[in-house]
Amino acid sequence: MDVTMKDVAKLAGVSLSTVSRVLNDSSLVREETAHKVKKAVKKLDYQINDSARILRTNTSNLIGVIGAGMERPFLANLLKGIEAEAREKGFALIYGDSDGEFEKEQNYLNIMKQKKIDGIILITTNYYNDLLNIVKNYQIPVVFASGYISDPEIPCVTVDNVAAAYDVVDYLTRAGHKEIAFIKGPDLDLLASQERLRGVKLALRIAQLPYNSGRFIEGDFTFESGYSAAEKIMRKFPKITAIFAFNDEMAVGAIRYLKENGYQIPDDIAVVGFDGIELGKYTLPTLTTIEQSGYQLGLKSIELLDKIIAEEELEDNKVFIPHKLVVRESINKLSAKELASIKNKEVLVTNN
Amino acid sequence: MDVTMKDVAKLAGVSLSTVSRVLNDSSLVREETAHKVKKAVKKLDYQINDSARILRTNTSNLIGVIGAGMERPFLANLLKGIEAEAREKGFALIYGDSDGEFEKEQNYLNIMKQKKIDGIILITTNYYNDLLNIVKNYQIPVVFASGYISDPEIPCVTVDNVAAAYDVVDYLTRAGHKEIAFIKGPDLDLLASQERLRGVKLALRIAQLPYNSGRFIEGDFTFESGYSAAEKIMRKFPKITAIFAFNDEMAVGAIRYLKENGYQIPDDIAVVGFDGIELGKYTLPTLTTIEQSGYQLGLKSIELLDKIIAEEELEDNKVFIPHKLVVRESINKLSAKELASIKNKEVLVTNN
DNA sequence: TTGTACGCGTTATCAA
DNA sequence: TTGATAACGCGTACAA
Repeated sequence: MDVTMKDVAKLAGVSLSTVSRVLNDSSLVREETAHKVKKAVKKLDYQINDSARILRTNTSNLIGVIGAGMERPFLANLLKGIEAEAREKGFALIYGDSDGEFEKEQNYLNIMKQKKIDGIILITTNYYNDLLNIVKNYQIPVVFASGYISDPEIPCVTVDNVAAAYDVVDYLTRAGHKEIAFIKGPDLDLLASQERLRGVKLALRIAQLPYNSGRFIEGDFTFESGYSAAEKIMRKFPKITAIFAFNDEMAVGAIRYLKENGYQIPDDIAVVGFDGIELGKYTLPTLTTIEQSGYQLGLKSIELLDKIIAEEELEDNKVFIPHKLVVRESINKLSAKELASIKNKEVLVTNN
Repeated sequence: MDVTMKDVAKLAGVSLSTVSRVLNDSSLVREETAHKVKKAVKKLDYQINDSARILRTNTSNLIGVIGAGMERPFLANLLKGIEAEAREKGFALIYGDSDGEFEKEQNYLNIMKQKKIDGIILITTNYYNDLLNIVKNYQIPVVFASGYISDPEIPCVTVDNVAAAYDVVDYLTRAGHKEIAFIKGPDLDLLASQERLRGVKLALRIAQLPYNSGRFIEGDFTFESGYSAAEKIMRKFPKITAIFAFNDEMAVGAIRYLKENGYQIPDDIAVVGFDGIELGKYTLPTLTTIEQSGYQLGLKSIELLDKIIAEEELEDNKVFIPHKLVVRESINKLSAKELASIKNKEVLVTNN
């Protein structure tokens, strides 16, 4: 059996309660006594039994994370940010992948509830409405970290997908592109994808370009799907001059297809991605994209969740992380003059 | 307060122990009684209190994972494999990132011990010797999943890095490359990197080529480090005809540098990576690499750990996952004849 | 086949 | 400033 507080108490010659007080930094204990106890703790290499403490206090310092497709670079960084900030705030992480299946999500939700998690971060989104009901019912503090949730009660952290997608199309149209095709996400999937779609539509309307649903090819955020989407696009719409993929991996897949088939990028076809993953700086051509930080997203999610757990007053339960359009080699730059007309929107232009 | 067994017992009109028996599928309970209890459980939406159960049974169905750099594609897939198989086997995951720092590793080890994890998977390796001592001392079942641990007591799952690296250099030398440079991992880092180094040395010796430590440039597994390593290499060793990077990201970074500076790949410089991440199929040229499955690695790790936890007899506590040399566009292929001479080593040659 | 009673290791309450 | 004792919710030996 492991060392318990009892052993520590005996060795230090004090009572259980005193040991407990020392361990919890209670002020009502004489320094001398505290010292004795600490010595005993060290000597026995005592480790607290978390289960007993949780049983008694009903708080676990555990945060649950349910995600899907977390192997994607952007989301892997999100997880990293979550982990780092959670550790910082004294939480441990219990992590489950739902594969985007509602049943698995429910399942993990149950497991996590049984473990008395203090809060939960949801990165999976397919069935977020159903999920929300369960979570609300469970009364566990929750933060969504993969899109804007309109329900005013639900806290979420996200990039402004609508604005970001708008920026992309705005830039492209100002650069003279009139025939643009899009590689979107699975219809059932990420909220983010739907929001990006909204941003695109908005920008098209403002540029007085027609909206043609046929030009939105569905991908699943993988390289492979970007590759085959590009193939479909070029076959169906040979007059296309630009492709906007809703994430960087699909954009890279599309670039591979285009170059393989003799298209010059950006001169024949301009390509834009979304997310700003590291890879985009090392492709040839380098990738124009919307840069957002997954790490930041994770960090902010924990920050928000922590406040909710601590029942602090929130300024706002909808948090946006910054994004920038980073213009690299995969599209032609706007001239300084053209650029000036949108300068106010803080579009970053760089070769980096 | 949450629903407890007491509430269930009351509603079902039975005793606490009966409820417990039903929940644990004990056979000593009449079907009729069990049915009543199950109905009550469902009606109250009863969830077991895990802390209480762990406190009582001292087993948590929790597996700890301590890793570093898990945002890298290969390791992200490893984590995915771990998660999937752990769920399959009824374990939940508690995950911590050590950033490769010993202090954080210790810290997580303590936290996990307090949570009474049933076993632990270590993917971080810098200080594995020190870690091993702690883990041994803690008496927690452990599996290493990032390299071969020579200590016969320590179970590990890994690709055969020595053989894989050997295969790469063997192929290159047979293809006529005599001037090869290498981008290795940080000296302090991954065991895997050190093992790959051994494989390289072995192959050089057998090919009767000189070993020149200056030709091993240190990277840190990022695109960026591959890029700058390639720059150093071409500056210092202009006669180089091949570069072998110890992971795919560095290889892609190197390719970017080379193409940016007018080198033809593979004709001027051949490039080989390691890991077989998805991206390698979509670069231009596509990347020759050692393909190993991070997902498999994770899966096998949990499989092994599960057996250890269940105290099953092990066939072997050192498990190797398969690897293949996948020859793509970034190097020139061997002729059929040349190939035949190494056919016995099951080198896969493909364009895929 | 079911119920009673105790203990797991901690924290909280109360009294000293 | 400290100690005794009762809970927290569950599993299990034992009795019925």
